[in-house]
Amino acid sequence: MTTPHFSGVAVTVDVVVLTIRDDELQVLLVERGIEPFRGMLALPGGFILPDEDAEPAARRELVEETALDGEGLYLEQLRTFATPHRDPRGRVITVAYLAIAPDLPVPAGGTDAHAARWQPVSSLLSGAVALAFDHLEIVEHAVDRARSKLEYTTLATAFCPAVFTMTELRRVYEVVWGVSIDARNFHRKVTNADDFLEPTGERRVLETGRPAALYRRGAARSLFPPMLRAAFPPVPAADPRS
Amino acid sequence: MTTPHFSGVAVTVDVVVLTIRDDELQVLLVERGIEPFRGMLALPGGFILPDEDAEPAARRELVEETALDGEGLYLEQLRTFATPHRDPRGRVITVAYLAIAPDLPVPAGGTDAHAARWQPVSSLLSGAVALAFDHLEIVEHAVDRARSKLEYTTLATAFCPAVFTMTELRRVYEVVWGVSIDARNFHRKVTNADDFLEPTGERRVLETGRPAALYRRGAARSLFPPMLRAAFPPVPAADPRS
DNA sequence: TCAAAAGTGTTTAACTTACACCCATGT
DNA sequence: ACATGGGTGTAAGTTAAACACTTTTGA
Repeated sequence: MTTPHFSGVAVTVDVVVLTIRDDELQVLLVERGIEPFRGMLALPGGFILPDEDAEPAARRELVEETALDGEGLYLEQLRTFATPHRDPRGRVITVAYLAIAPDLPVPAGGTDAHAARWQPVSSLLSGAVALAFDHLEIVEHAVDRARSKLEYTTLATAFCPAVFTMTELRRVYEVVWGVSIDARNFHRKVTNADDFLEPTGERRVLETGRPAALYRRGAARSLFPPMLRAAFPPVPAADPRS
Repeated sequence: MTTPHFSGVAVTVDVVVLTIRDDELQVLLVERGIEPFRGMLALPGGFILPDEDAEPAARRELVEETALDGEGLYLEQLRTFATPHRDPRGRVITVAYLAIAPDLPVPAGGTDAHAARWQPVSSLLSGAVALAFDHLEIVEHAVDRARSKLEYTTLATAFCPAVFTMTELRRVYEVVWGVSIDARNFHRKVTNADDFLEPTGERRVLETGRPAALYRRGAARSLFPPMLRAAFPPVPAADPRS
């Protein structure tokens, strides 16, 4: 008790990177090249270096394993998982991070990057795709956290590129929560919230329809009044016709 | 990269126990008996055992160091602090926990319990009382978390004993947020929220005034609609007269 | 009968919701 | 002209804030 127990414990970081692709919430995974769980999908992550803080370690592992740069990437600590036998190799404690990225095309192709790929979150929660270690539990925590923080913070903008339209922002809420939101009331609500959005003055011309105003993230980090999930109807099931 | 780095890192837990005493938010501290920071105040905590999960370790250290039993104690993981030189003895990473207790008289007297004592949070934030290691930063995070969670969860009941009055519950919000709340609207709001409170049917007779109805915690963990801090006026400065 | 604290009812203002309607562009 | 998506106005409904008032106790 008088001296630290430097007794056979290792500390890792694991990162849950969420994004929206193809109108779905997706998470960035890597294929494990070594035992244990060789060939299975896992969260990007690795050991903290002897003189490194946890957050820089998370950013470093992300670059090394997925070639996803921290450029404009939102990153926050999620929680630490320390269940005794969560890693068959021994006592390994992991500090999990939640990251949120705009829909950047990750070099999922032939580069190194341990075969990094985007995977729909729904395919993990349904059990259709299995994850190594306790990484499914970590993803569940990350998704819960993201869903909560959309309510009281301006986190939704982290899913958008530096400049985005009102509809892109609204789709973030709709996809992450699985709800449908009235575009007109949404517009009023977010433009009324102080410093949530900053108009660029520019407009984006789409294939069809009236050009949409473009916005940047504002300075606010908390959102008042909050956007409450419970106020929106769940999205209707996809129509099997057409 | 193929084998865990079991390289000289130690993992501890530290616990921020908050309570309300004398109409003030207070935190449970112990006096350090050994170097480093001998004689200074610190959070209760210690090393995780080789085959122990983090949360049981937090409960165990609390019992060992402060004789505060986990009986009815709310406990949740706060976050992990891994700044390289936060402990002068070497690489020590700590998993911090937030606990909330009703106003239990802790055996702060002659027992072992490393001279555990309650300390007003304000005396720490003002710098009047110093803490060992980075424990001030940990307390700040804990207080922020508690203040936030009062808004969207039923956490406030964790500050109250098993059976409590409406006024005791309201004082939790007022003290933790430093606001003043209309007793009548508060009453209506919390009794309307589903499963926040469960009436016992009993009443408590005070020294003066009409007896207050007694309540128990209900089953709900989230609070809807939320109780928003921003909606309440800050408490006026104490009146120097009288 | 008074003081003090608990609890109810009512008015008024603020906010949300739903939706009719208008705007700006490409084809 | 019309289809498509962007954006504004507004009326109805809902919620919350302020506070007068009643209830129940001890002194």
